[in-house]
Amino acid sequence: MKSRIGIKDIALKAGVSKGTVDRVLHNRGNVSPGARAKVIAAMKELDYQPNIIASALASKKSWKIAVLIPDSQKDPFWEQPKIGILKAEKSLRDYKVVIDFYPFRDADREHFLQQGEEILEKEYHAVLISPSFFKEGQTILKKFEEQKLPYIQINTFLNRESEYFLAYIGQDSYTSGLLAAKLLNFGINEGACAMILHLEKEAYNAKHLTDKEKGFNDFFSHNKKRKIEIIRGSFGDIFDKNGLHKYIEEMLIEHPNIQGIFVTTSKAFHIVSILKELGKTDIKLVGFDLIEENLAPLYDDKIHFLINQNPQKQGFLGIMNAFNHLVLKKEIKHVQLLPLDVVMKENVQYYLEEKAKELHLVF
Amino acid sequence: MKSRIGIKDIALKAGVSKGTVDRVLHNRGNVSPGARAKVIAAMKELDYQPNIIASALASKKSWKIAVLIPDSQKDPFWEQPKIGILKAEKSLRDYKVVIDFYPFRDADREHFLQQGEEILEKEYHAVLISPSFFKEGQTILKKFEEQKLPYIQINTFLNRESEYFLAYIGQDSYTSGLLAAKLLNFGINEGACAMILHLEKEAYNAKHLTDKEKGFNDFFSHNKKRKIEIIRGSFGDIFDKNGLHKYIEEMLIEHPNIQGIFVTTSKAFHIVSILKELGKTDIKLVGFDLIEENLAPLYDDKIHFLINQNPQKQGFLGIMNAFNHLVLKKEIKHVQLLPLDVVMKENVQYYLEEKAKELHLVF
DNA sequence: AAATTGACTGTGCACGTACACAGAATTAGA
DNA sequence: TCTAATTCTGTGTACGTGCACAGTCAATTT
Repeated sequence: MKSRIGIKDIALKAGVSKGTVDRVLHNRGNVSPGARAKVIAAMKELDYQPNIIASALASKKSWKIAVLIPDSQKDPFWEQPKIGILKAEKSLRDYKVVIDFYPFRDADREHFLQQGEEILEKEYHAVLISPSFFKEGQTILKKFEEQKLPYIQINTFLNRESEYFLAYIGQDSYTSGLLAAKLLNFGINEGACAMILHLEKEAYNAKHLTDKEKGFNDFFSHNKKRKIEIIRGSFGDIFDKNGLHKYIEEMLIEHPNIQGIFVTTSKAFHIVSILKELGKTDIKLVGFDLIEENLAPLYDDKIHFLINQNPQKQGFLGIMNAFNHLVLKKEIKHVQLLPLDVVMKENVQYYLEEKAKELHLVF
Repeated sequence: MKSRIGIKDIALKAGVSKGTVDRVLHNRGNVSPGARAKVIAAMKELDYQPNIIASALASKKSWKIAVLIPDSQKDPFWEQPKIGILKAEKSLRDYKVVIDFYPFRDADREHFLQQGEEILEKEYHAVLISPSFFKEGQTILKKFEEQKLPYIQINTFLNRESEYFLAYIGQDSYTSGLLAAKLLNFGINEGACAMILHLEKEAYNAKHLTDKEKGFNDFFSHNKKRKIEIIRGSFGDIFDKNGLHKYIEEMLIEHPNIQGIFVTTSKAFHIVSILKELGKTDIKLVGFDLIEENLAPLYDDKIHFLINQNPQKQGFLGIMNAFNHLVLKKEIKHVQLLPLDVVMKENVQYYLEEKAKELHLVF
């Protein structure tokens, strides 16, 4: 039973000391070209695989990661990614991964920049960032690059050509629109209307919503076999109950043949009661996210499908990818789109369980 | 910057040596009640969390796990769980987890028992088993229990009351039947027929198929609002192309109003060409598993939904749970049902990617 | 009383790598 | 050629835990 080969085996084979092997391994310099070549040859020949356990134990340095995401106090969506981040931190504790949060107030560009500057002043090995604002995001990311600080984006994607841009992890909005269209198309009759409904302020300005809409439209324009008319709706102030009710009512009067509605945000539950009041209980409803308010209508067959994007995973995988890059020196994929789960009452349990489970992705 | 507390901190606090702390930690005995109490108190007070990194490094013992599953040469389904197992082994290599395979020839009860006995003769810390045969499975599991050998079941579940039964990880057949029914119901009109079709020898004898059927039937009997007639079909020899063609043809003549078919196995693709030949292109098709043959019809809108059970995960999570139990001494859930993913051409990419990705779940 | 047993306890090395430090070899400058 | 600076190399300790071993003390046996 020969045990795994370690640096001392390489040292022996290369005719040097383990100190020299270590210097080659970590590019610490001060190694003669000859010795270096011999070490590298020995490593290859013996197929050396570093023992990350011993490495983590011996290493003094801790890996510091800064997290720049919206404050979850203001926007409950961000609680989930944050939970994912904390889970990742916990499972990597023994690897000396330390995480500091720099939450910024939602929609506050100034605060976003401010917190970004704060990170730049400290010494971090990587940053996990949701660059919510286009212009300010570019500014900060550029500064990160200048300081040779690698970063991973989650949720919002700003495309940049830089070796310090490690990865984007997030949702695939366009495809989710396609998916919603497919589901509605499956459930409604030929000649009927399908409605896409944005319940969000400045929906025209939110890229993820316009992407969803594009996917939704593309599905129907590519499926010419069936004739389905598409209606577009948009209503910003969801707290204006009466206004929303009136808006939906007028829409349904104008287009009495609407058989399905795709709500592009997590607010589908707002529509449920309105449809009930209007006596339109046979309209198919597709929405997003397994939030509390959406679950009751799902169980109740009022919402037919919820598309789930597992926001916890965004945070979790973000940290895990940083770990893979920093500690394990692994190649990581630059764009990682999370699965779009089609959730209905019959399989919702699995996805809720997954939320609660303490699954820890490593390596 | 105070570092994490270790056994020597506890030793100091409890006024004993780290050797004694170690004995308490691992229940090695030979500790006086007084010392034991002091150590436990100190551990609680300081909230001691063992450093699994250092532990894994120092520990001499390797964790040996035997795997008793069907030979993947004979049944390609088992390739996926095997890949999952090998991934898990790779990512746990530094933790000294070693896996030995004991594949048995499909449908060969004698060989199954034989390989089981083989395992019993060696010294293993745990077994991962798919107890395909009811009677023989019980026999082997009983022997495992007698030898105090913990086991984890995958894919097939034999319920046993034993502390050595660690977990079952597998599919939820009943719910997958429900799910298929829901999807078909969504896509077909009131008054139409829905067909459930088993393409498997001795389908009446396969529990997972009868469970699927039960789920399928229950959905419609609980949803009395819509009148959908259910037809049951079963055909064993899928290599008899003509026979199958004839069978389907007769079914469709007898029940011309069939608008949807649920194939309870991964063989849905066999039906596609037959339906085409019969000119019945508007029948909705729901099947199982992202195997190669099913993908083309899925892209082609011939198969509408595939229910995916991620067979790789069965193997992967099986090993990971054994690891959690053996090494990390964590509580693991006794029954873990894998998510039922609803896959359509628009989101299939994510699930195929996941198959290829080297994601490693730990802890 | 001496010897033996057994329960209990402390000490110290090992795991494989990181890293500090000292010492050797080489080079540069005069 | 010699010295000083620089580059290169080997040695040894540390990380936190597991575990072997030796040692202490009281109870029991001879």
